[in-house]
Amino acid sequence: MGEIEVNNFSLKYTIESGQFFRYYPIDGWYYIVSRNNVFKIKQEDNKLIYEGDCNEFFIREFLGLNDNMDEFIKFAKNKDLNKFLEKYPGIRIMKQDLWQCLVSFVCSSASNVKKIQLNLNLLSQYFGKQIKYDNKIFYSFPEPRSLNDLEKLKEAKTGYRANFLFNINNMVDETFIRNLRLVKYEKAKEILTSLPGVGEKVADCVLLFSLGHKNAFPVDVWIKRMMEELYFSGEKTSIKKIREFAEEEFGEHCGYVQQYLFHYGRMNG
DNA sequence: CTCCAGGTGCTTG
DNA sequence: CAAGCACATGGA
Repeated sequence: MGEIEVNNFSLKYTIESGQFFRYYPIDGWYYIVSRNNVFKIKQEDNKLIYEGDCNEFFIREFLGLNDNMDEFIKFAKNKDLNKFLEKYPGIRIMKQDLWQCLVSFVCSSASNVKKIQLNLNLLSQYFGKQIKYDNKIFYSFPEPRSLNDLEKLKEAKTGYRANFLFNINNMVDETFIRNLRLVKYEKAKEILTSLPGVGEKVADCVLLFSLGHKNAFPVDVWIKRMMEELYFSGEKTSIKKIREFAEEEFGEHCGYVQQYLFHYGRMNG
């Protein structure tokens, strides 16, 4: 059991803002599965309470607690984006396990949060290890190279994404992942999009939610709508134009702007 | 039963 | 480039 004092932070909005999928709300806690680690965490006012296979250092990085929000809040006010921060305050960009993040967002294409969670739960049951914690059964996230059975991938209801996952599984290992951490944004994006089933959007999600590139700006249908509404007087605008605009307008704050707009759009859409 | 969902890849103008 | 379409499958 440990405690961490936090400010400008909401565990609920961070966990539930669609960047991470393997969480289970039980008895007032969020049970979290990150690769082989299972732990539980809850927030009471400005206090985070955690227990299980984790430590303070990990939690701080995982939940983005080390990010300095003052600068972003100032930036957002300047750009007249207050309303999105005030509606769901305390969202942070998480820093997730890369492999788990990659597989998650490959599953996300033409899908929805609930189904993504179904896919990940089944994949973990079929390819992961059973972990008992608090008298409950969880399944670790499958290791790279372990998604090696196409039929089982299909049984996990991944549909047409099964082939993508099968091929990615053959292309990605720990060395591949280590290298990804060493290179800059552009190069990492180039490497990621060379994987089957990984386009610019999925790549940007991994770059943002796992590799910490806060200048990434994943453009999905929600962000597209929000951006068209806010900056293109409601006119249909190509994803390419939206991304270019965001890069120019938000720069290093792209990732945070995206996450606040996304959550707002999804909750009020 | 039909339509759509945190897209991607492939094919055509 | 931009537009159109197929791709599996659960849920509304």
